[in-house]
Amino acid sequence: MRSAEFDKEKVLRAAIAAFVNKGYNKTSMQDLKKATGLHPGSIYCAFENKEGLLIAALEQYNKDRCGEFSDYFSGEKTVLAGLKNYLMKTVTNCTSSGPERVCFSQQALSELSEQTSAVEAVISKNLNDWQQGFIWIFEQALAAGEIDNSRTAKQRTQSLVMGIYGLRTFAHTHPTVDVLEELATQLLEDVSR
Amino acid sequence: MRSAEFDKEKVLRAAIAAFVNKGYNKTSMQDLKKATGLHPGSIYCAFENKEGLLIAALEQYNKDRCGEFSDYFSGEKTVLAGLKNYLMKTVTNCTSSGPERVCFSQQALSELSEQTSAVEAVISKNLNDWQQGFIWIFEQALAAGEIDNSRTAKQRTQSLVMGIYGLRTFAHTHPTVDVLEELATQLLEDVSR
DNA sequence: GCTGTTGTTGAATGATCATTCAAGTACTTT
DNA sequence: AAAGTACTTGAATGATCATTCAACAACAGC
Repeated sequence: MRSAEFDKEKVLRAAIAAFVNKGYNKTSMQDLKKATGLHPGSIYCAFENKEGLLIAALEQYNKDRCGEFSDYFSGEKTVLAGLKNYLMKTVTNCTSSGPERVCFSQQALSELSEQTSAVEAVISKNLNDWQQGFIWIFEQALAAGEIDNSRTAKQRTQSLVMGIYGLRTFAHTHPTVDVLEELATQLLEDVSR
Repeated sequence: MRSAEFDKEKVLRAAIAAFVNKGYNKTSMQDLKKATGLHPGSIYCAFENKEGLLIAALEQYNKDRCGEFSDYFSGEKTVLAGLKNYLMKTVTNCTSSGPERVCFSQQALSELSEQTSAVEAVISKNLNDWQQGFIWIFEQALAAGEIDNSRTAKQRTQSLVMGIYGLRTFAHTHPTVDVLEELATQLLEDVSR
């Protein structure tokens, strides 16, 4: 038995960057070869086909995002302060020039929803995991008395998630830190009122 | 001189429906032929190329949306009531199965921003026209005393536009009228507070 | 160090794509 | 109704795409 010569996580992160830059449909196998350093045959051997690579990339992306989620909240006195961290980081991400300027899951949702069900399922799982994180966060805030129960944790989460979707889309037209920070601050206020 | 045999507006609306269903990149010339009833040669004669058709379609879409904008507000006692009309219509559009479930300008923004500048300019114009409409609306509301001046019309507009972007994206994962109506109602409240 | 197995390579394949253009067709003008 | 002009048609073109596969290379067990 001979082991594969490439680092799967590195390859997937490179693929994510390639997909994010051009969108899935516009990213050709040649682009992916250049980005990952893998030859077509190896990609097909490891991921079956382009869609398989997309699915694996989406799963890797979810793993990476879930892993860093708690970092925004640890070391903060209040839950809302952690949420502010998260939103401010989202703003700087949006104005970056690297692949982090786009949320891969959201981009895939916009480009590929109502197309192939296998991909849709993974996107759905990613976004659901993300929402669950926020629900837990708002439950913490409720328990700590930082917010009242005029709205449930789930309701607040849905408003927040909707707001972040909108923030990221808005950033495509207005990628300035000032405006985005103001919008993010307002969003935080609305969602925690 | 012989006049063209097709109705340009009808063709463009058919093209919009085709683009919206599959996304620009996935919509082939054959799809467009089927949707518009025009043969490739005619399309190229009238719009130069696929990108030219996209630009013309985006312009037609903007014209159509601008034309119906004031309808939501005329016949309403208050500006905020008109805004509620607009948002509720957006919700039903999102849950529809026809092409109106997607905002063509927003879809194009997500799929094509940072690609060709000619297309970007038209998308930018569309979204700007749309924002200007809301700015005017909020100025009316301010003058009528429906809202206070704790935030400017432009600030409120940016929050609203961001919220609508988010609402439409959220609808891709959760296309139920109940949830979307709740989110839209909350958005209206936040933006008019 | 030899052999079998498994990963890697990249040119070849066939499908699909946007685009073109020469032939055909219908309208307008006279 | 004849002639000219302009629009329509759809098969042909060349580029690009995802995918395959046979030759090649490297590792493991013996």
